[in-house]
Amino acid sequence: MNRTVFHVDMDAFFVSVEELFDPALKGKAVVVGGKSDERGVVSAASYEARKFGVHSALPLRTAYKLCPHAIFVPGHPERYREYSGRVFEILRRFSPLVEMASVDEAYLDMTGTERLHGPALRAADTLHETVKADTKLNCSIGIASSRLVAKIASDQAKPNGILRVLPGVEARFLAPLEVRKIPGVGKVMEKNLHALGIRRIADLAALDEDVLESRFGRWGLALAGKAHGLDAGGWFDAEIGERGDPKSISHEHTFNTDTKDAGQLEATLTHLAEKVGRRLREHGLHARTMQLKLRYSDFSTITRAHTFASPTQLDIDLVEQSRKLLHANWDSRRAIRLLGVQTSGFEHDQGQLDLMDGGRSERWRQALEAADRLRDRFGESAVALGSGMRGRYRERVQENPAALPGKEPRKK
DNA sequence: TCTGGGGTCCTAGGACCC
DNA sequence: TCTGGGGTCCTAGGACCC
Repeated sequence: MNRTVFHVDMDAFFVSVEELFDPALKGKAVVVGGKSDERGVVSAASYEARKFGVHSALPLRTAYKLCPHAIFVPGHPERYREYSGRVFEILRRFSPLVEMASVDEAYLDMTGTERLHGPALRAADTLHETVKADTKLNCSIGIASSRLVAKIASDQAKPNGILRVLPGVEARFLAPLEVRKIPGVGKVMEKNLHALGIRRIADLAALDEDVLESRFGRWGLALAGKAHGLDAGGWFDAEIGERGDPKSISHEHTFNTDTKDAGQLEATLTHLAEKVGRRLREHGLHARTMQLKLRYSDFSTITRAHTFASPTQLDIDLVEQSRKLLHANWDSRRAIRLLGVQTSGFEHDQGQLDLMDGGRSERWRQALEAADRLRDRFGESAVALGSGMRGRYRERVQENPAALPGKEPRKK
């Protein structure tokens, strides 16, 4: 039996949402991601800006050189999440099997929905019109028998189009496309394939499976499947809508200017650890492992992990261990560009285990949840552990001499 | 041109266990 | 004296995606 998979991809999502809030941006060159002289990269560019060679992942300063008249906006993640949620609700009306693959794209399993929504193309058209009517946003839709082909089809359909690849012609559809179009084939893999004289998916499909496997291992084998339009390998062959808990939760920060200031580093680490701890509690998860990420001025990056004797969701544990890892591994003669805190190896809340430490963990957990609620009401800086607080002010004063403690505006 | 932030998955070696 | 084979966990790094 053939599956019918839709891949719905929002067109220039961030830019389009920004236009809803500021119609003056319409039709202009818009770059979302930050100011034109900041460290950072482009999150999204309007079609107008793309004409000048601006695209996502491009350094902002480069984007400015290519397109100095573009309007640079910092971006509003809350707005994107909100609209993403709205789109999700619409998609749910078309199929119970919906999976948001990221904030601006989703897979739907539409197998067997003909009685309800009609043939695939008509269903897609209705879906497209409904999204437009309810959100004023454009999307593109790919329809195929696998996630892989549906995704590539939606890409080919852009902007604002619908493309269906009929069952049986997947390989013919893929054949003329560059290998880079295959999700998972990036710069490095593309180069490796080019070195073998493989430029198009047809070249890949013509190759012997064993050759690919001996050359690239399991990935090569998956690649051979993909060249034929199959959902081969890892994430892709999972059922749609069956994504469970996250596998990792992390936060990181790149400094405006690299720093050797231990106080600033510790304060940042505390802040990051608090954000991570908070999200662990929101998900009801405890982390077995935490990892510190450290990037020096020259962009060289190291990661150092610690595994806890028993999994934790407490800020203090994350703060303490991340500090130990920092001091054990940082070459303090070198300035740091980025710090990150990541957690993984999750276990679910299981209630009463923490009686073992005389209720210490339980009291901490309750205090932290109270703090989380205060942050919701009064903003991120309303509550902090002692040293995080002091350090935070220091950093703010350093980066903006006018900033004073206690002047943080209320959210909303 | 000087490279964000949040993720996923894979590899490869070593420890450790049976 | 010359040492297996498999499974699992841990760590570090890297490719890739949006």
